[in-house]
Amino acid sequence: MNSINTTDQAFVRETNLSSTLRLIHSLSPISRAQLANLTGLNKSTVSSLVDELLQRKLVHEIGSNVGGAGRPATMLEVNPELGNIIGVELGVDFFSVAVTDFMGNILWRKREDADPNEDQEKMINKTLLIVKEAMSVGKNKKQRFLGLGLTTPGTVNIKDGVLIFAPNLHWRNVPFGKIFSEQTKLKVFVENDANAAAVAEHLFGAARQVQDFLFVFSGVGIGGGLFLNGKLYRGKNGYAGEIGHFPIMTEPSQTVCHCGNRGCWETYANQYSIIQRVRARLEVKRTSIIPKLMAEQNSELTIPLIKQAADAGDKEAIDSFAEAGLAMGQGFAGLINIFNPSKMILGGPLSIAEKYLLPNIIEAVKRHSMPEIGQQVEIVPSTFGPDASLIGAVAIVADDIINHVATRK
Amino acid sequence: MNSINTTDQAFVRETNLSSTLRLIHSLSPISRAQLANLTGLNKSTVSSLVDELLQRKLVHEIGSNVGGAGRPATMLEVNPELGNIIGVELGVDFFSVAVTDFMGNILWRKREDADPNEDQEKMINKTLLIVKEAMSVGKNKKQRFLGLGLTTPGTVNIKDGVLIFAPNLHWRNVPFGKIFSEQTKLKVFVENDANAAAVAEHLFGAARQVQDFLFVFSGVGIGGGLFLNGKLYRGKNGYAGEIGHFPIMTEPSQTVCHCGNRGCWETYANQYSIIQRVRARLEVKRTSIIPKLMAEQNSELTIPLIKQAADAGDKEAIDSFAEAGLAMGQGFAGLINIFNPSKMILGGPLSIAEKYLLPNIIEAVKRHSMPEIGQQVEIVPSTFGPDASLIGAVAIVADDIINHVATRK
DNA sequence: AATTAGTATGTTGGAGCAACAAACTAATTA
DNA sequence: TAATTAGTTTGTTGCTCCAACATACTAATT
Repeated sequence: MNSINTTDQAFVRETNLSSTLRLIHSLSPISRAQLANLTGLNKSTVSSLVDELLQRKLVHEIGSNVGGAGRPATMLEVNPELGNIIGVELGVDFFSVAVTDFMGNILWRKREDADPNEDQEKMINKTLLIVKEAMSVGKNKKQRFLGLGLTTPGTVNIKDGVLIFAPNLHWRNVPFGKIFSEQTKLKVFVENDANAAAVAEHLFGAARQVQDFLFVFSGVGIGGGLFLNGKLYRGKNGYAGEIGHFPIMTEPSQTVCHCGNRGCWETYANQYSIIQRVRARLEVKRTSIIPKLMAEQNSELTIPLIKQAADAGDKEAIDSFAEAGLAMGQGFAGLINIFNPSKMILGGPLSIAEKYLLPNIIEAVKRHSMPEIGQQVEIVPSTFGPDASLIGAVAIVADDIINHVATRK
Repeated sequence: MNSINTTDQAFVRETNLSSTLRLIHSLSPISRAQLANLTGLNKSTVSSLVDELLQRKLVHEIGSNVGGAGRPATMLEVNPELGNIIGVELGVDFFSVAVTDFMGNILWRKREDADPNEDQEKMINKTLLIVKEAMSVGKNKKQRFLGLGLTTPGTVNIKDGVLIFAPNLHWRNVPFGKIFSEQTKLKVFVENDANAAAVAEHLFGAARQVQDFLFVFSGVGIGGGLFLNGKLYRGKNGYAGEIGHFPIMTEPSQTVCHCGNRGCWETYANQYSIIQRVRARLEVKRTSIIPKLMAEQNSELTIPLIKQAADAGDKEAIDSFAEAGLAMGQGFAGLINIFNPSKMILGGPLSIAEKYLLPNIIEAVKRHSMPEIGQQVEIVPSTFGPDASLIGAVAIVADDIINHVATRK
């Protein structure tokens, strides 16, 4: 672990090239002069950097702009024909595959349900099939693929592309990187779902140009992507972000978390807690449309169904979300006190009920956070809602390309 | 806020110069060849960097080493005559001033009790008097002062050197930087106590070379210094680290935290909570030496007194510490899950009872943290114990000098 | 004691490459 | 035509790197 901080000229070039590409990516169309202004770099330096990006076909020139005095600027944008990216999200009971361009625009996507108890190899093979389908779709257009990103709930060794442990899937030591790169011949990136979602928001979504924010991924559990000082924070072993397991209650606490402890925050604020709240209400009070909806749709009690009831004005559904929102907000408040972030972004499956959760989260934050800190934070829903991790899978590929322009051939 | 990340050659030199000085500072005596190995820089580059440090008298050569084949190495160390640093800690009911050398060795120190209700101006003037005494002590030796650091519990605008708000002191908007630099003609740095203590551990103490650790400052409240990715994390406005106010209990919770909320973690784990635990025990069970000690010393019930009782084997004292240790450990576990740090460092006034608290903290961490993460962390007491913030005040000066060698005249 | 081999330290001078500065050309508007 | 803004060209400065070299020691042999 040679972590001593030294630098050389190559690093300077790399940094400036990345910053330039990142700006073109997020602010296109943009001119060389604007880039020079924004970066503070010399005009000639910007020209040299842009030249290199042009030569590598990462960006291209589009027509000049009009209006205003002076010579019109030549505008630049990321080359739309640069190539596409494949994103794969492995959820607990589904998997999704998407093809996007370099800007994160979805060109093709497919989602399949999966049985969490199914054999690991089978599930991986199913996923591989869809990935190959995705790759063959645009084949006639001779499209190039820039890489494949894969996200999964659990701890990941991103260097080797190995899933270390996914508690909800009961998977351990799965070498996704090796498997998928052998089968697709693409460069493969593996990342934790919440981390990837945070990168997606930073690159394409609600956290562009934001240096310090937390992505709270709420679903079966609650995970966090910690974006601090302008980059993802992973901790000593890459396990950072397990924000769901802050023990907020000692004894007596009924619910045992899947981590084995009692009193974890996520047991009060995950999707199951909402289902439990609804169940408890239905037992004592029957004036709800939820049983009817369940019968009509021959469905279990799920978050989408509860959301549907809430949309129809069902008080029990709305109140259950409100209660859960307050519990979520309690944890948000604690995190806000710890991190003093610019933004908190709520994403994951639960974010479909954002409309009912967020006001209560904000209310609880107001109540439980320190005023100077709590007033500074913006609490917003994810730009990509339940797709945050899927877009995240794409984003980690795009982010790597931007960060390593200089060294990629 | 032009936070676009660009670089130039001057930055390269600055970075490499700082890294070199930092290594000499923390690993002296050290040779050029060792520096080249550690940094990965070319031997000639290291020679050039060391030359510059030698010219500026920041480091100097000491005799060659002996033994082993090959040419003996010329060893380097920080110039002990470089100058001294003044550290000032403003506590809630005391203030301390220290003079140290550049390595953090204390050369002179003085502590005075203070009345927290006293007039702000009076307290500042008292402190200034002691600072001037400190400066005059070694005057005959013509010692130079490199700067003055001041730490205080509360939120600080470090750029302007202004204390924004210290809840325990009830102070707001105190321009310490201006006041102390006018009176001493020194460069003044103001910092939150926990943050400064973290820097001290990184520079002089238990966290040398550690990239990711948390300093937990436990006393009247619980504050945290978050050292992440190799540097202090301050958040959007510099308020990050308020780890004491994670709401771990909602209702019903008896104790109101000074932040106004109920259920904050620190109300279960600060020094007052221990005193409360002892009181409760004494009410029901009288077989303790604590009342006798209080009478003998004509003292209130204080942490040092309880610690004294524990040292004498008093079960009530020991059990009270154990209980508090478990409550502290609960919060530690949550933080460990969030940050996946290499180390957790316990400091502040409560750390004098480290012997009784740490085993229980470790026990609670084992119980409440996720195994993969909890097993990775080392939980240790501060190298400087209750002086962590005072040494921290010194450390922020030394750290600034190291970080800005290239640009300081 | 003298010689020779081997090894590691540290310096020197040149190459390569980064951003920068200043002077230029280019394209537009008023 | 003058003013303005965009972008390029040419030359400078300053950084790390590299390879060759000088230095200073230890170890083994004569």
